Amino acid sequence: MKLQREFYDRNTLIVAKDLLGKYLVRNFEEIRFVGKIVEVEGYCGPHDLACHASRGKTKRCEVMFGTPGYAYVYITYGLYNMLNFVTEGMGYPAAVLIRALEPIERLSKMKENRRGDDIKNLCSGPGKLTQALMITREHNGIDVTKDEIFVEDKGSGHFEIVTTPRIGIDYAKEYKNKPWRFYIKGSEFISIK
DNA sequence: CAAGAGATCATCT
DNA sequence: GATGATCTCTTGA
Repeated sequence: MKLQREFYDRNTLIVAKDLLGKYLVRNFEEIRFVGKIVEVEGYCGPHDLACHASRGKTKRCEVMFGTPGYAYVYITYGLYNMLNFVTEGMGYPAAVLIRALEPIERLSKMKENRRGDDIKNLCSGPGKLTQALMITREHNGIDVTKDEIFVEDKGSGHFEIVTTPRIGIDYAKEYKNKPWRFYIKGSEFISIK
């Protein structure tokens, strides 16, 4: 069952936790990639100094200000694509960063896209999973309730959630310690423990 | 295995 | 002109 707009149109941290255990589907021509979401982070509105929108509405981050259920994809460090899903109401800039996936379908093609073929290293980081699934900033602003990229609820099994501060945002002052990163306890496929 | 540095450029000041 | 919501490779033990 594909997640609909209402799923994303809620508090960012709730959406973030709810995305754990769901299945990210990426269709590219005749290829269908599937990965289980095992790690996410929430970026929560204009006051969150780690959120791009905290510096106002710019061309890069304007998608975050729009309708929930759209993809916000941008490039960091000049070379890595980062995949986010826009959350909360129209006009409120917030999103969930997808940080890691457990590869489920089309591992062969993911390995071609990445270097090395250790399955634990295919999608275990935000820059890695976009490379494996061929997601680029061309996808910025696409509707993730459509067919190219979407999330499916296959009835996730039971798991525990681990909560930690977010990664790589030392500049965010008092926001750098907010416990807004979530991952599935015991997963072998997360970026760091 | 851990730590450190380099890659590399769009975006914002 | 500076700075990253990162990754990979190299080094050294």
